[in-house]
Amino acid sequence: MNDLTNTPRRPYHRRNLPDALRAAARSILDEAGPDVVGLREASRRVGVSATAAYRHFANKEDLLASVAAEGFRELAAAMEAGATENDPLHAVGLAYVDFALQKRGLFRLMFGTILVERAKYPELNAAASAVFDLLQRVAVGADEQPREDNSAGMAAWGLVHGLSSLFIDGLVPEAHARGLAKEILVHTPRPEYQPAA
Amino acid sequence: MNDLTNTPRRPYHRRNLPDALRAAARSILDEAGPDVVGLREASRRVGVSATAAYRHFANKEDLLASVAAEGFRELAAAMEAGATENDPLHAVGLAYVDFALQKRGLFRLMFGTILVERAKYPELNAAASAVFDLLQRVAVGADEQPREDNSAGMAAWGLVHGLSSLFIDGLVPEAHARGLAKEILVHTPRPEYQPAA
DNA sequence: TGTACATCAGTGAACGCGCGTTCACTGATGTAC
DNA sequence: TGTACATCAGTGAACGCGCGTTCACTGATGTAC
Repeated sequence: MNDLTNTPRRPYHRRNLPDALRAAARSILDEAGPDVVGLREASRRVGVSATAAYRHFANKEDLLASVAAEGFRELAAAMEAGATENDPLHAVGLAYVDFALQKRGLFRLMFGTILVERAKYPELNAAASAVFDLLQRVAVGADEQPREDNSAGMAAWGLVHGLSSLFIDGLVPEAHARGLAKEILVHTPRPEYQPAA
Repeated sequence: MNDLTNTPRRPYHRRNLPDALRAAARSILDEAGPDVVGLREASRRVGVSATAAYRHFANKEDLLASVAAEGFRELAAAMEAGATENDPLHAVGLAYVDFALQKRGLFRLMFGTILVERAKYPELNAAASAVFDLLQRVAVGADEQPREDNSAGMAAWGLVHGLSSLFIDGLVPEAHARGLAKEILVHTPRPEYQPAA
């Protein structure tokens, strides 16, 4: 009786099913947690049959790996924005913690055990390495020679990653999360600055 | 024909089924990961029917919470041992990382998302708090007044927890794990020592 | 010291559930002529 | 510009699986008398 008659409610062919499935997986991740995410639930949310995903992804892990890689790229972008500020280590670290707090489901997928065969997905490894490289660059300092060992970057990564994990996993009351992270990051000296003792 | 005839292979009553189930859950955790751990598989390993566990635990989460609490107590004990050494922050931190590397499945249960309703288990919260308190005490330093805010302890916790997580989740090659952790912990000054700049 | 009986600790069948994946299929699209 | 046909992107039924949990039960244990 109205124009809905001419509008197919469920077009047989989607415009971009892979993206829609990734987006659905992310919303599941944020709402229901890593245990619930999967092919059937994602397809259901998109409004597509349970097996449609197999036209675009080899299997469940393949979809999740692609979601995780997307997450690492977004994390790197958020950190990149902080890298040009006055106190870059502070800004970049806070960007990391904020990312975890805001996209906790995605963060858990990126770093957790849901993905078993991480090594099988080069795109994923590359995106994760980019995050570490950025941290390493900021932690060592732009003015200095890049050093052989990467303990400065690892210390920075460890700190921000640990704070993020403790916050989102509920070990620390979430109300304090951001303020505490900020305070700690401002007071954290670069390893080079440490006193001789 | 031999003495086996007189030895009941499957005694009807166990000596200590709760402990046996906890132990089984831990071995599953370490061998197969958090997704596999559960009442059925634990019962199977102990050699008991799938429902026997319900005589001792309210449900699956109840068993896992009790395993996690056990883990926190062991972690605190391992750290306690390091607290009396020359450089206590270093020793305690390394004990934390070593615990994670050696009992990774347990560590994941203690800190991860497997336990959804952590707040429901006071024993678990108490055991986890003890770990943080110890870290806070060591990070602030025995000679100083305990301070109002706990950012020094949180910084220490964040660092060791983040390093542990990155190692066991495979973001950093495991071969480097312990050496890197050691180097970072030795070079990490207490926040109080930081220069004015 | 022996016995009746309450209680405790296990059994095994059954339930409903949701999952990943396979299969043969059909509807939609694009391209060669 | 039209049409035949290959290819692509979906469908829906079905599979086997393992899980947590319930239920009515039985075997083992301990205690009051």
